[in-house]
This record gives sequence, C-alpha cells and structure tokens, in this order.
Amino acid sequence: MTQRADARRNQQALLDAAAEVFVRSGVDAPVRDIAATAGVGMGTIYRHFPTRAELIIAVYRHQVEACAEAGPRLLAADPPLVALGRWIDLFADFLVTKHGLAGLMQSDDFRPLHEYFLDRLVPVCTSLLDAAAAAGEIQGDLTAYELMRGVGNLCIGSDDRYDARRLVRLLVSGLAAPRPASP
Amino acid sequence: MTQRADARRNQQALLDAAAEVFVRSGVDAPVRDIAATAGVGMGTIYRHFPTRAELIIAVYRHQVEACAEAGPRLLAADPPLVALGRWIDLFADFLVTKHGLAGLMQSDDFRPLHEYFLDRLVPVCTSLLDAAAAAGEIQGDLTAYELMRGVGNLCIGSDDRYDARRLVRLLVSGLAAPRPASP
DNA sequence: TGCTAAACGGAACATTGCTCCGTATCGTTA
DNA sequence: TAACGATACGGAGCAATGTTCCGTTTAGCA
Repeated sequence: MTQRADARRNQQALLDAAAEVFVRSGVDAPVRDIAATAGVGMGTIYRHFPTRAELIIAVYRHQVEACAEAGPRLLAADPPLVALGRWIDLFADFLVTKHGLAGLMQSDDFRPLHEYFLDRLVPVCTSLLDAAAAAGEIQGDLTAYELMRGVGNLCIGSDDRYDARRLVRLLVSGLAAPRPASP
Repeated sequence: MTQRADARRNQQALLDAAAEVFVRSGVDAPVRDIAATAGVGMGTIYRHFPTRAELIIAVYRHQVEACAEAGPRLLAADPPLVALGRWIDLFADFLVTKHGLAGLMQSDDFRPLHEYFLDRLVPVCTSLLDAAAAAGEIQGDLTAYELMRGVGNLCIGSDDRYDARRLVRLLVSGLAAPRPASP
C-alpha cells in the first residue's frame, strides 16, 4: 500500500472542493476556503498539494488531456487549417470558462502550471501547425509555443464587451495572411 | 493656495519613487516599499493616492497622453492601415516595457486603471480603425475596444520565447484578412 | 489489543493592504 | 515674530492570507 485510506479520501475531497471553489471564487481563492470546503485542516492541503500550481494542475488534468487528445482526431477529420482553428477554439473555450486561470499563468510563481500546460499542448499544436504549413495554408514562422501563449493571453478577462473567442479567431486569420500591407 | 508645500513635495517624491520601484519590482510592488523609497510614511501615500490604480495612472499619465496624441499625427502621415499598425506598435511598446501592467488590468479591483487607459485610447483607435475601414483596407466589425484589450492581453509576459510584438502584428494582419479559409 | 508510522488539524508566524489618530508642520494673522 | 488653526504626516495596529510546525489522532499491522 502506498497511501493510507484517509489520505486518499482527503485528497479526493480536496480536488472536489477546489473544483467547486475555483468556480465560485476563481483559481486564486484563499487556501483556507478550499480546506474548509473539503472539511480538512490547513496542514492537509499543503501536504497533498504543496503549491497552488500543483492543485490547479490536478483539478484540470482531465480537461487538458482531453484537449490534447482531440488534436490528432481533428487533424484526421478536417483540412489542417480548419482542424487548427477548431482545436484552438477548444483550447480557448477551456480557458475562457476558467476565470483567472490564464491570468495566473503569467506569474513566475506559477511556472510549473505554465510548464504543464505548454508541455502537454505545444506538441499537439505543433503537429497541427506543421500540417497546415505543409498544405500551404499558412505562412510565417510563428512557433506553436508563441501561438499557445498568445491565445492564452487573449482569453484573459472575456466578458460582455470583450469577446475573447472573436479575437482568437482573428489571430488565427492572421496566421493565414501574415502580410497585411502588401497586396 | 490649494496644497501645502510639503504635500506637493511628497506627492512628487512618491511619483518618482513609484516609477523607480515599478521598474524594479513591477507595478504590484508592496506599498511599504514605495513609501520607504519616497521617504514618507504609510499614511502619506494613501492620502495622495487612495488606490493603487490612481498611483499607476499618475505615474504613466504622460506616456498614455503621448500615445494618444501620436494617433492623429500618424494618420496624417501614412495610409490608414500603416498608421494603425504603427500606432498599435507604439501602444504595445509601452505595455511590454511595464512588467505586470497589462496583467493587472484584468483584475476587477483595477477598474479605474482599465477605464482610464481605455477612455483615453479607444477614441484614438476608433478613428484609425474607421479610416482604415473607409479606405477599404480592413474588413470585419471588430470594435476599437476589443482590439485594444486584445493587444493589451497579448503584451502580457513578453520574454525571450514569447515575442508579444510579433503576436500583435499577427493580430493586426488578421484585421486585414478576416476570412482565413477562403482565397 | 497494542504499537508505530502516517496523516491530521490548527495555532502561530510572516507578509501585505489599509485605517486611524496623536503629533508635527505650514501658512496666516495679529 | 509669535501664536494659532488647519493641513499633512508617520507609523502603530488590524485584517486577510500564505505557509510552517508540532502535538495529537488514526489507520494498518502484528
């Protein structure tokens, strides 16, 4: 046995509580709130998730995996640029619904979070980008890393007056036509 | 007289100190640091600048004004889309060099900051956008508000591997060609 | 049932934002 | 120039939050 039963139970309770509190108060909700919602003490949360980044990663791991796995599927079903657009939409949908997640990424304190997301998704994005480039559907030499970060940034603070998804689509348009001022 | 001499002196000292500390530690530097650098007490900083947003606005007011005033000048000197591109570059340069400024904007606590920037710059951007649309150089109905926010977001966390300016240029490209999948 | 190691809980400390009030200083007026 | 009132100052103190530490509890095993 690698973990005691109560430890396993508490870890799951923390994941559930964090998911709930993140929706209610954003991913920067007070640690005490999460612990209280899970019905555990302060020590327990830090024992299971020493940093906030680790907790966030654990909470969203499934969704990130799902997004990553969708990439090849989309690429098989559609022309590369369409697939890229659809996949980026998927990623944007994920971020837009997580208030404050994208905003947190910029902070140096959350490097592990940043790294997990990018390590998992950049390769997928690269394959989509490469396919589109090979098909001659996009120009320019933008890296998948930059595209992911750009899309991530655009998704910050989406609301009534700022439709992040629209900006993301515009950015992808730019990929297909990178020279604005020349005919 | 509207303000005592020591008050005037301290206000200027605070502006100088804030500018210095913002460069050293970002715009979210501890209030105590700024007060200490200025050589004043906690009370004084809050008396002159009740909220952080007001302090930040005061520190950067000149630069925002300069950017706003550059708009019409650029529009007079170049074709609309070129002028728009140059002006956006100016704006991006301003943000990229202010570590954390763009990141702060998203927070609800800094609404006044957000509002000041947008109230001052959106009209300028609108005139550039309208001119470009009138000249048939761009399509789509993106608002200046959305464009400014998009550019602001893209400028978060620029570093070695993420060239925010490049993403901004790409976004502007998208403005000129909003339909990626059609020839 | 009793033992040990794992896990727990929450008090305590550090940091930071912000307020409040006794004190000091400025500018004016006699 | 001396005294006075209004203005401004300083920093202690409170509240919120992150993080650590250790005495206590409990699960699993013999």
